[in-house]
Amino acid sequence: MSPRDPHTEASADAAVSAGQSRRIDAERNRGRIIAAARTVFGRDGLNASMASVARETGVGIATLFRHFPRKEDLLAAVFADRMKAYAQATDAALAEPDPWHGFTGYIQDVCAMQAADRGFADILTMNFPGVPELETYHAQAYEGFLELIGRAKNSGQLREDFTSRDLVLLLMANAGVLSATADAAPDAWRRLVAWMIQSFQAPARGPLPDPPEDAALYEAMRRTSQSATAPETGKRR
Amino acid sequence: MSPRDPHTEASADAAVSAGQSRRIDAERNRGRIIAAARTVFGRDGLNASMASVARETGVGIATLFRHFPRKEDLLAAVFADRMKAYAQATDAALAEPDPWHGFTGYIQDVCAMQAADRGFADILTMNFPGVPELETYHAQAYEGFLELIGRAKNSGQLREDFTSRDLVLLLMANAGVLSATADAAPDAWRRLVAWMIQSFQAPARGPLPDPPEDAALYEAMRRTSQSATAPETGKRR
DNA sequence: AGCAAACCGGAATGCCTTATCCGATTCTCG
DNA sequence: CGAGAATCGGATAAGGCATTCCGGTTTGCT
Repeated sequence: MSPRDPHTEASADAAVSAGQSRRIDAERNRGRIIAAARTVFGRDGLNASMASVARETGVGIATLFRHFPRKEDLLAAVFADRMKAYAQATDAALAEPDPWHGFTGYIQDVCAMQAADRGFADILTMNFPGVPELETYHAQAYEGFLELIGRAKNSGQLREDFTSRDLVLLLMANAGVLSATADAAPDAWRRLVAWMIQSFQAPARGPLPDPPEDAALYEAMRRTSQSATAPETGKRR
Repeated sequence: MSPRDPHTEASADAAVSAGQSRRIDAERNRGRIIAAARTVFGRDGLNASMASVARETGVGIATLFRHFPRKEDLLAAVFADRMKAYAQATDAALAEPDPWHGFTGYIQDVCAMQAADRGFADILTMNFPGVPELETYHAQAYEGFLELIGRAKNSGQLREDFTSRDLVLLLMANAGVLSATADAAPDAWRRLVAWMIQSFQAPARGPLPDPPEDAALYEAMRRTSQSATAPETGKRR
């Protein structure tokens, strides 16, 4: 089949998925694109245009779209390692001897990740049903966070009525503050997070409205991801 | 000058600014446009297109732009009365005998206004240097809120380190939650607000990072309003 | 009733977006 | 070192946006 690979088609495909059988210039460009996209999305958020990524990279539009046929694919490639770090942050938090310290440190770390990367701030409040890499890390982080919650509650320092959905709520709230303040007030988010963490601390100061259902939050995050890839289409009806 | 107004040019201008000397069909259309725009912006947020407002109203695009030359003008007309209600909410809160009740009730009311109108949620975290109506109400609400804060602190129920900038922070955070959850989890915002209010309550549970400077927050709100009227232009550099 | 000004709606402009096409270039292997 | 395939990049398509233009219609004064 292939002129320079006499093996089977399957082996060639395997090599491609491992990222090795491309021409070396193409491989180099792929890396440059991802690096540039990291810069652009981190600076301008998820709405940065594919054209601006191509310009930052120094390649043509077509090159960009050959490597990543849909914008979603580029996002997956760019944020896969950040999602990995996000998922692994629970491990570090679980290694912390004091459960409360682990819990609050984790929340601050995750929110700091949002602040450091405006694109990632949005990614965290979305689900990408078509992109297994991101989905997997999401699920992994969720598992770890559940354990963090359990330990912090058992130690008596976390309110009993705290749920994992409250983290999602905080991530959405933090994304709102970050996108509004941007670099005009780059540390404003720290104060929001501090207010929230102090409120999470036991004992409870009063009752709370019920948190949203898991299914409702998932639906909300799924919908959000729709409008992020397409320009502004859809609105409603 | 004018064929049907033999008076001076000045008197004609005064009549126009009072909204009376237009042709009656034009005046009727103006009212219908504002009503339709209220519906559309409330449902779809500030990014709803002028075309969708015209469609909802049942008039042509040109009619819409003759009445409101820039989108900003339509926004001012639509949200002027909501901003007025926002400014007057402090009066009701100050009438409350218990300072803490007045303070928390005000915060809940304002956040409920955001939840009831997705467009208004965004408006509250913006400044419109070119639109005096909105600016005025903003300033008025600010004055009233300062008094609410003072009373609540004097009663010993509000933390001493709470500042007016914390309300802005909460409004930004709430806007983030509302825009992410939308109608998939329409009550999620209530839980966020409850967490925050419980944290505002004295005594303080710990120190907080400094709030952002007033000037920085104003700059952030000013920048936000830029990108809201124009479609998506600008990004950066 | 007549008539001019004011008003109307749709088509058109210009800029943005994501995504594709195709002719020119560059790499790799024999 | 030469041929062919993979890759490149600018032009282009298709569609959304705010805003403008222009020919036809309505209104209200005389």
